[in-house]
Amino acid sequence: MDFKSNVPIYLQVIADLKARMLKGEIRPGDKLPSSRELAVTYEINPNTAARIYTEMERQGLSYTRRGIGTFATEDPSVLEYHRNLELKRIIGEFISELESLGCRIEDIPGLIEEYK
Amino acid sequence: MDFKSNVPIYLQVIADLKARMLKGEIRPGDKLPSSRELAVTYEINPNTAARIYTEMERQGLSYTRRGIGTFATEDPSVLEYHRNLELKRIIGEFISELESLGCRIEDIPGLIEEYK
Amino acid sequence: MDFKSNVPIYLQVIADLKARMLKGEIRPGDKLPSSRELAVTYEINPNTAARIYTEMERQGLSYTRRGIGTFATEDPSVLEYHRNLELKRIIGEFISELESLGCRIEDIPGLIEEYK
Amino acid sequence: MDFKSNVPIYLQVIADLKARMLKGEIRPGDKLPSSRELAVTYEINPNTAARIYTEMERQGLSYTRRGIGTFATEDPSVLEYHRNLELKRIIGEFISELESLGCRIEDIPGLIEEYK
DNA sequence: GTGGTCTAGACCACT
DNA sequence: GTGGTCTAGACCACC
Repeated sequence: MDFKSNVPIYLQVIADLKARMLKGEIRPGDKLPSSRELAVTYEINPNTAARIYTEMERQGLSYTRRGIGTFATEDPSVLEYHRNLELKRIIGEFISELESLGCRIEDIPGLIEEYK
Repeated sequence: MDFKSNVPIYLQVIADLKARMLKGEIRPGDKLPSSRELAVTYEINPNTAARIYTEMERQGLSYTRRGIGTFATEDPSVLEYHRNLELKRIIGEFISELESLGCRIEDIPGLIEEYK
Repeated sequence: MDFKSNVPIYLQVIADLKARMLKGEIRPGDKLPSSRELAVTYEINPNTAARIYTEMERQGLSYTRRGIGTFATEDPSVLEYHRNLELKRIIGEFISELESLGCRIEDIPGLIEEYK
Repeated sequence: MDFKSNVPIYLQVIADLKARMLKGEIRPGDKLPSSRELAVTYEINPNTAARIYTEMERQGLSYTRRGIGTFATEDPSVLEYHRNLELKRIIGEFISELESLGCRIEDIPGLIEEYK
């Protein structure tokens, strides 16, 4: 995690967990670390750790069983849904940012080759 | 301008002015609107307008003559420099975000076609 | 702080903090007072206090962790760099001002002795 | 003149005229250019040119004969007085700025040798 | 008229 | 509680 970044830490951690779920490193239904463990491993404030699961749950990425723990969603389509949503957002922002610099969609492959 | 966006207004306006400079709509050395005019046309507070020119000057995009006004930089290379820097940043972020979703560089053209 | 000076207050405070960092009174990584504390101790507006940290961060003298606070830079070389830059500026201006009064570099020690 | 500098233009011009008086390029009692000429040669606003002589007169560096023009002061001691005043100011500021960077008066000769 | 600075007070997201 | 942003309105020096 980059503590100096302007991206909120809780979003950085969620992105990390989400990426691991997409990679299959975390599988549907797997138990996620407790928020206290999260706080320790990511070296973040317990409040922040708690917020992470609140937010993930809100997004349907995880669910909680009281007294037992938090688990990765068992519904793979939720993941797929999020993935598509993000793709759309990322690509949309990418294109509009490029256009504001005067680039055209056709130029993209060349630009990526040049600037990657 | 999107006043509800998470992107600060002053950055939105700067991006707008920068884009117009890249397009050649604003030319090197051109007088920019006074901060008070800026406040009126963009419907923002004079204070925020002032901040815009402070920040643009810091980035070398404009310079100020006291009591006269603010002018677009006369050095086109500054613009080019900013353009390249931004391109690199945008493309870099784009690729790393895609990779965190499990996409590969080779997939990009297809993805853009699909999600644009 | 001299509120009547032509030097803006926020620059005076920055100079003060910078000097304390150079003296070692504030050490690399130390937490700096919150902008609200700064406002109280220097008897300035919270807004002005915020500006101080914005500017210091821009100069690489401090960094910010959202929701936590502002910290003195952990990289002592930044400080050294600023010190050298300032020294060069101060001495350069000093010499050119003296020369415009018809003094020579050789005269400086005598002048300082005489006018200090 | 440096139009981008933060130093007011009228002060830059005054400094220039003063320096030429100290060098003897302009002699006591010499006619100074009319404010219109000043405006043309220095490429400044007529208002600014007028202000220059107002200010110089206030400082005793010049005097005006209505309908004839503005002249350099005939009293060399005024110049000497200004020179000493400036020297004191310059050296005072120099020393206090150096001290705020943790330098001592004894270090000055070495510093000048190093950074000039 | 122009930009530069400051006060005053508010709202927001993040920790 | 912390910084980041914004509005509102004021004063100043400069051109």
